[in-house]
Amino acid sequence: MSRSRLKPVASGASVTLKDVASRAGISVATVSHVINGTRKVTDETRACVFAAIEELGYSGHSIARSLRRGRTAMLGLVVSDIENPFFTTLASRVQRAAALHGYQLIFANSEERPDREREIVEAMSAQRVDGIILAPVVQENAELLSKRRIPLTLVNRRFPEVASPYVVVDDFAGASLAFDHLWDLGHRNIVIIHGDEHRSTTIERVAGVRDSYKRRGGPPEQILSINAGRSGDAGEAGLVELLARAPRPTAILALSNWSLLAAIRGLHRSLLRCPDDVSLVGYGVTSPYWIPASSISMVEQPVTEIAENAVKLLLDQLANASNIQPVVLRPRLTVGQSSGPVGGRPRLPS
Amino acid sequence: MSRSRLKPVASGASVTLKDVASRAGISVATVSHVINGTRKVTDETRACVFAAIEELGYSGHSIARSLRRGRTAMLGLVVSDIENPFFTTLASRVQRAAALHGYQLIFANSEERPDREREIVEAMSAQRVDGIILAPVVQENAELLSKRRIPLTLVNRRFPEVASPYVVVDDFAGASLAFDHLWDLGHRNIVIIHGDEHRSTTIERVAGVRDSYKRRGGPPEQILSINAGRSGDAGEAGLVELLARAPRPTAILALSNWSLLAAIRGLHRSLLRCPDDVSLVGYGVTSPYWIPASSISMVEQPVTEIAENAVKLLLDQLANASNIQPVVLRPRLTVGQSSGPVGGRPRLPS
DNA sequence: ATGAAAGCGCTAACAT
DNA sequence: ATGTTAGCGCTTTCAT
Repeated sequence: MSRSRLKPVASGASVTLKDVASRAGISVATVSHVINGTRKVTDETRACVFAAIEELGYSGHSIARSLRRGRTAMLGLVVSDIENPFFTTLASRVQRAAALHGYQLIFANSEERPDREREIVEAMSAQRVDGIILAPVVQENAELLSKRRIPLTLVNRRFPEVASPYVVVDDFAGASLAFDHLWDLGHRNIVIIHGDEHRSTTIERVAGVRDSYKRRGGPPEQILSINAGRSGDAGEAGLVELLARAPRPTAILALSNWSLLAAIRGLHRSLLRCPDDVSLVGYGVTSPYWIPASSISMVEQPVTEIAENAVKLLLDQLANASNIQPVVLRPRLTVGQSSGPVGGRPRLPS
Repeated sequence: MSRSRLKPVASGASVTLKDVASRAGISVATVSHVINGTRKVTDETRACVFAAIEELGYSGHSIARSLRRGRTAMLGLVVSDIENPFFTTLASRVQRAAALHGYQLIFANSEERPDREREIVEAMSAQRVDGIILAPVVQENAELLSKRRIPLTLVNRRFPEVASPYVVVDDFAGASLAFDHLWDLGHRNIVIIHGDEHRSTTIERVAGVRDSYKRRGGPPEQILSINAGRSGDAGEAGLVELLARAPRPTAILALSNWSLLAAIRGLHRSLLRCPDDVSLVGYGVTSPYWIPASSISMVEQPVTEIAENAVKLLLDQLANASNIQPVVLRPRLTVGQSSGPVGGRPRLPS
């Protein structure tokens, strides 16, 4: 009957429930119930317990609790590029929403790499997070989670073959919105700058523009478009070149955060200002550190709504709710100071 | 001798080590050793184990492992404002450094709020992360961790009373560097824009500028300085006003990310360009989504170095290394295209 | 109103 | 080279 044969690690001076119990002179069961408020106890006992907790500096052990309860109260968030302000803001909002429901957030950055995403997904799965919000890079990792029955919500991108609920933005509609705004201001010679042509978001947005153009009676093949390129430099250079042509385009539609940055740089290099010389409309997210709200006309991705819906869809799965529907959000156009009527007021001399 | 009396939760179809063992027809011990590579086993057994793992879709259970091993292989990172590009980049780099050493990262945003920071610190402590990297808001939470003997590294800010190692940047030296650069280009009428005057970083940076100015023989009280304000609007407006004065300042030194944004907006509104009309030097961090490297002359905070050093200091503590020294990094000045000699080439007509 | 004790899934000491 | 089993700290059933 050998006791204490093992001692896995030097457990430091870690204070356990048992310590608290013996200090308070009662059983661990009661202490546990006091902490969780899961049973009626006399005020005296409760006071005793709290005193002991205070005295010993007890701080709980959620690992042990998780093992016993079979749930960790942790959610995972996987983004594909944390330096992109869209995902930065998303991370911030998801964390807030999760905390509101008593969940901790584990967060990881796949850096757009399928192998990295695979590792992350495996790690979170082993970590037994209660659910995962994934901005997916490739389909197979989403499928893996889906197959393992781990509650999953996809954001930003989705796969028809994966049955998990998703939260996406109607990029087609958003881009149309932006284009219509410029068209209504009288612009007919519009340049669009967009990101990677293989991304579904880019494809949707460009399609939205084309559709809008066609509805307005313009021949879509006339649309001038530039790929911002991996570094954005291609977009900047291309724009400078296009803006030097006659007739000069009267408006620019930048279809992603990155494209918008390239556009701003290109305009600056071309010594042109908005909206006096050229109108500019962006697509993406505003942030105090990035594009302050309303300084630029933007189709804004409703990040907070995305975050809240994603968390909600996850919690619904955890609650075994039936009839869980994906969410398609409509972006809003916020008219700022960068767009105006074609041939607006002439540039003032400095 | 009642077996299986309890069944805490519907454990789903969760596959355990035991399942793998019985499927492979061997003991759990061997399976565990195969997975961890902690014991010699025959190739045949190993193959058997992997086959069973594959077949059942076993994915480990790091909660159970953590409980047993007494370590979680998780590090915590607490930043004070995730939307600030400095912290965004830091988070990204810390995660990369942690992953390199086999650690997962839990991340949280204190939003500059002491109460939020307290909650986070408590949660991470209960979560039994192996160590915490903290960009602190208030001293007491750092002290709490320190008292609980949880390995801790402070970044960005430090407290003389807290003994934990820290990684900071020499802001005094960095600001001097920036000022000297402008002075050497011939600028004598320099405006500085800075952030919250209560922050130690702001205080250090402003002091660095003053010191540099004094060494060069200028009377420090002559320095024009503007507080960018909570929203940055104050900085923008103040700058526009100052730039309208005669003689016009020939250079702007923006001492924080936020100030730099205000400066760029103010310059744009004043129809002035860099470096033709005014030279501009920033202080902070570059990012593809924010300020592309070398487009603006910047004193760059060495974020990657901060991240790597912070992780290293944490791992040193975990390894019970002796003689752990805090790290003070020196920022670098990267001369970009926004600063030039005073009275540089005149503005080209557009 | 309180306690005793099983056992969550794993690792590792102690067997063989 | 492989197996048996205690026990990590907690929750919760069952008993008092």
